[in-house]
Amino acid sequence: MPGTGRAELLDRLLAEIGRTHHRIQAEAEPLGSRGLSAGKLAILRAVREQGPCTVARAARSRSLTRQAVQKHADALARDGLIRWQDNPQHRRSKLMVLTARGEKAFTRGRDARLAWGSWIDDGEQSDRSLEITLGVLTWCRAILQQPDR
Amino acid sequence: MPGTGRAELLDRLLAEIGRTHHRIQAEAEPLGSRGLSAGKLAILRAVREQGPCTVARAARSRSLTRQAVQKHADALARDGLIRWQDNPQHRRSKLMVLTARGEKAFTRGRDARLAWGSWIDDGEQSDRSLEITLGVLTWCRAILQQPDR
DNA sequence: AGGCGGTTGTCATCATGTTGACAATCGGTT
DNA sequence: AACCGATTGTCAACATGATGACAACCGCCT
Repeated sequence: MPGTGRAELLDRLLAEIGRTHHRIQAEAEPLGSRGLSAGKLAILRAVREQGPCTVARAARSRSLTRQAVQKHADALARDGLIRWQDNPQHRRSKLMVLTARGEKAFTRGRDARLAWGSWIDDGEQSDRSLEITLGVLTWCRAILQQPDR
Repeated sequence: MPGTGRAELLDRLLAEIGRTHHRIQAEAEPLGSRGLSAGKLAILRAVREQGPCTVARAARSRSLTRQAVQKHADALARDGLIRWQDNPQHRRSKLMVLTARGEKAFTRGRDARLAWGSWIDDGEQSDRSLEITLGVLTWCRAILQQPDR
C-alpha cells in the first residue's frame, strides 16, 4: 500500500488543505452575500481586537498581503463600517476604526459564521481532534511564514 | 477566556484553513513555475490513477468544478502532457490520456512536491497528528460536499 | 541638514477557482 | 421515434488573494 510514508502523508495533507478551503469558500459565500465576506469580517475582528490599527498591521495579523487587506478596507470605509482616523505616527498611513454600523455588522457577521459552523458540525469529530488540526495548520503556516527556509 | 466553545473552535479552524492554504500556495508557486502547478499535477495524478478519464470525472475526484479542470486540461493538452482520446461512451466528451512526456512531467512534479513537503517538515508534528488533521479536513470537505445541508 | 534602509499606500497584472448560462449529448421512458 | 432529465463542454463574469514596482513617508545615523 503506497502513500504511507511521512512525505506522502504531508503531501496529501497539503493537497487536502487546498481542496477543503475551496469547498469552504464555495459553501460559505452565500453567507457573505448577505453582507460581510469572510475577509472583511476578519478585518473588522482585527480592528476590534487590536484597537485602531493600520492596514499593514491588520494584514500581518491575518497573514495576508497589505494589498489584499487594503481593498477590503477601502470597501469597508465606503460602506461606512470603518472610518479613517489620522495617525500621529504616520501621515499617509491612517488608522482604521470601527463605526457603530461596523460594530453591529461585525456582531451579525460573526454570529452568522458561528451558526454556519455549528450547522456543518455533525459531532463526528472530537474537540481534541479539532484542536490538533488547528495546531497542525498553525504550525504549518508558521513555518511557511518564516522569512526564507 | 473567550473562544473555547465548540463553535468558536470550529470557526477558528475554518479560518485557519484559509490562511494556511494561501501561505502554501504562495510558497509553493515557485515550484510550479518550474513547470507544473499543483492543479495541473493533480489532474495528471487523477488520469494516472483512474486511467483514461473525462474532464468531469477528474473534476469530481478532486472536488473541483469541471470548468476549472477544463482550463488546466486544455493547457496540458497544448503542452503535450496529455492527449485526447475518443470516448466510445460520449462523442463530445473525450478522454484524457497521459503521454510519455506527461508521465515524465508527473514524476518530476510529484518528486518536487514531496521534496518540498520534506523541506518544510521540521519533525515538530507527530505522524498521528498529521493523520488526524488529514482526517478532520477530509471530514469537513465531505460534509460541505453533500448536496444540500 | 542630508542620506538611507525599511515601511506603507497605490496601481497594474496574474493565478486559481467559482458561478451562471447555453447548446450538444447520452440514456431511459413513453 | 419522439421526448425529457441529467451530464458535459464552452463561454463569460466575478471573487479572492499573490506579486512586482513605485513614490511617499518614517526613524535613524552621520
